[in-house]
Amino acid sequence: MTSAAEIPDTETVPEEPPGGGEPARVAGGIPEATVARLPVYLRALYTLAERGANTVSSDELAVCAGVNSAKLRKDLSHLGSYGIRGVGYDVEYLVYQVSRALGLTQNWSVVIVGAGNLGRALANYGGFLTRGFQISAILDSDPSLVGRPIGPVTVRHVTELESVITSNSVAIGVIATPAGAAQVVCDRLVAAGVTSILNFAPMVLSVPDGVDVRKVDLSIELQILAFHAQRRFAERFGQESDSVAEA
Amino acid sequence: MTSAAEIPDTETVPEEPPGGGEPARVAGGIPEATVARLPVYLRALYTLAERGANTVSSDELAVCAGVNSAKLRKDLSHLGSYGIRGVGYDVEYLVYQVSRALGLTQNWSVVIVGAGNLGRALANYGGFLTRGFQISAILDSDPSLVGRPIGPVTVRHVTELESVITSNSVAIGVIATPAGAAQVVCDRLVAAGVTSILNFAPMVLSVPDGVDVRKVDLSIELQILAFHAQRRFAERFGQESDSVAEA
DNA sequence: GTGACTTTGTGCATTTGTTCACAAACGACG
DNA sequence: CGTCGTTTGTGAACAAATGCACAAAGTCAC
Ligand SMILES: NC(=O)c1ccc[n+]([C@@H]2O[C@H](COP(=O)([O-])OP(=O)(O)OC[C@H]3O[C@@H](n4cnc5c(N)ncnc54)[C@H](O)[C@@H]3O)[C@@H](O)[C@H]2O)c1
Ligand SMILES: NC(=O)c1ccc[n+]([C@@H]2O[C@H](COP(=O)([O-])OP(=O)(O)OC[C@H]3O[C@@H](n4cnc5c(N)ncnc54)[C@H](O)[C@@H]3O)[C@@H](O)[C@H]2O)c1
Repeated sequence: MTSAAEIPDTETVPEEPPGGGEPARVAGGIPEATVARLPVYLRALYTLAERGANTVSSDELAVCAGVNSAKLRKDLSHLGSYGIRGVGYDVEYLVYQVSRALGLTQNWSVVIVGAGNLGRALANYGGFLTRGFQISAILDSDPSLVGRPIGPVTVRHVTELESVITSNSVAIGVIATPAGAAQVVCDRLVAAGVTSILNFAPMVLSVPDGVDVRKVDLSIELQILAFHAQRRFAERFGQESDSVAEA
Repeated sequence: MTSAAEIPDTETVPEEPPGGGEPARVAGGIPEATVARLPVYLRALYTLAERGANTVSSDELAVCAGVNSAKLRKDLSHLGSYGIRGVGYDVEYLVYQVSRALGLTQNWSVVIVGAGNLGRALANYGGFLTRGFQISAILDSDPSLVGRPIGPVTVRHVTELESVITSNSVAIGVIATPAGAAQVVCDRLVAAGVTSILNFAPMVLSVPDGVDVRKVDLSIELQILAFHAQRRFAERFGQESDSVAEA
């Protein structure tokens, strides 16, 4: 879920000549909802590839990814026409195409700010380094943490933020500081040229146009679960939601 | 383009009596998209309350929450009519109403399975205990971790899963094991009666109807950021999407 | 009490996303 | 080469979410 800006962002949204009655085409050509699912497909494809599959039908892949197969086909159709009718998709080729669409054919450099419990867990985590992402630094303001090795890097002091970013052409900043420090850190990241930020601090960051913020918020997830759990619970006790409450 | 995808990860199928013409009404009476934002409003309200605000207008609150004010009003209108025209909303009262809608007036018991880097960070994290959620146990299969104190609890062996759940009437299970173990753990949670699961393992869990799974997936977030970053990058270099988009 | 001003709540048009269902495209096979 | 079964890609219907714009409902000053 993302908080920041759902601002249509008028920068260079070229007036596509009405290429048809297409409803969902966004500037980049791929609807947001589709973009959010591509990584899931990609993971499913890797799993299938490891299992030795050469081709896969939309039905199979849909099951692996946990979605409707029509949705899957429509999603993939936004990347191009890479399937073979009567056969399915070539797994390896589709991996390549999805990766390319997501921008994973290049390597992305990631800097983590905040080497607390969470920041350390992230830096230790090998799982997302595997493809396309590389942790180039982890920073903290606590001098006692500086120099400590974590995963592939060593903690550096947060004063080095700007130099770390420019010298590594960091593309993605991860904020794992307490909420109180998050906006300041964010501002510094942006000032240093970072335009993609993943925020773990439980607060709404404000950023200028052109900067992309996504957030991961544990509390929110739990609260959403609680809502549904409560609803199931109430239903079970005959708390019939009588009419469709028209208020 | 700043993007914001609010991806409903829910896998439950809300049973609805063929309600009728209303567009967005879901069974509980509150649209999914609204439910996902209520926690954000709630946090903003707490911040305002701490700051001493007695009332707040939809415009102010919208700014704090990072959303459009019309959206905010429509969201809140699903809970009831709790504003005062010409004045705004009473902060304290709205906190109560939102909390109640989310099911936070009762306490939820949480069990974490997997006491690795992530599980430990979660258990140490005080932030989401504050309101409504309480960690009742953390479990692991590694005997060398058993007995180790983490945050408010002590690691217990995963064989105790069923007893921990029933004796604490655990409502929410958090999976922080490697992907390979996630489905097995999930099945055991479900068998023990858990119907709300938060999954950190990078894989699609399959669960029976009536069980609600949400996932938190770092890789996916990074990949979505990469997509947008790539697009911004390509735009800046006049890489006209023409050839890419059609084809 | 009256009028000016503020802010909510919502009808409605628009946009975005999902699902169905089927023609067209393809391989296989005789 | 033609026929058959399979699977894609997509038009079209449907559903959900968004954002505008404004009437209704309130406060406040006097
Ligand atoms: N741990 C979790 O499971 C969890 C879950 C959800 C959200 N979060 C959020 O993630 C963030 C980090 O959580 P945590 O558990 O790692 O906290 P933590 O207190 O363990 O770590 C925070 C770290 O940030 C450093 N820091 C503080 N100010 C800084 C600054 N200006 N620049 C650089 N570093 C700075 C601190 O020195 C500390 O090492 C918090 O905002 C928390 O609310 C954590
Ligand atoms: N650490 C991160 O930043 C991060 C980020 C994204 C996703 N994840 C995912 O979260 C999960 C946990 O990550 P981690 O870094 O804590 O891994 P980890 O290896 O540090 O910890 C995993 C723990 O699970 C335990 N475990 C294994 N099988 C078990 C079972 N059947 N029952 C109970 N416990 C079992 C292991 O003993 C270990 O302690 C992984 O799936 C990982 O992919 C982690």
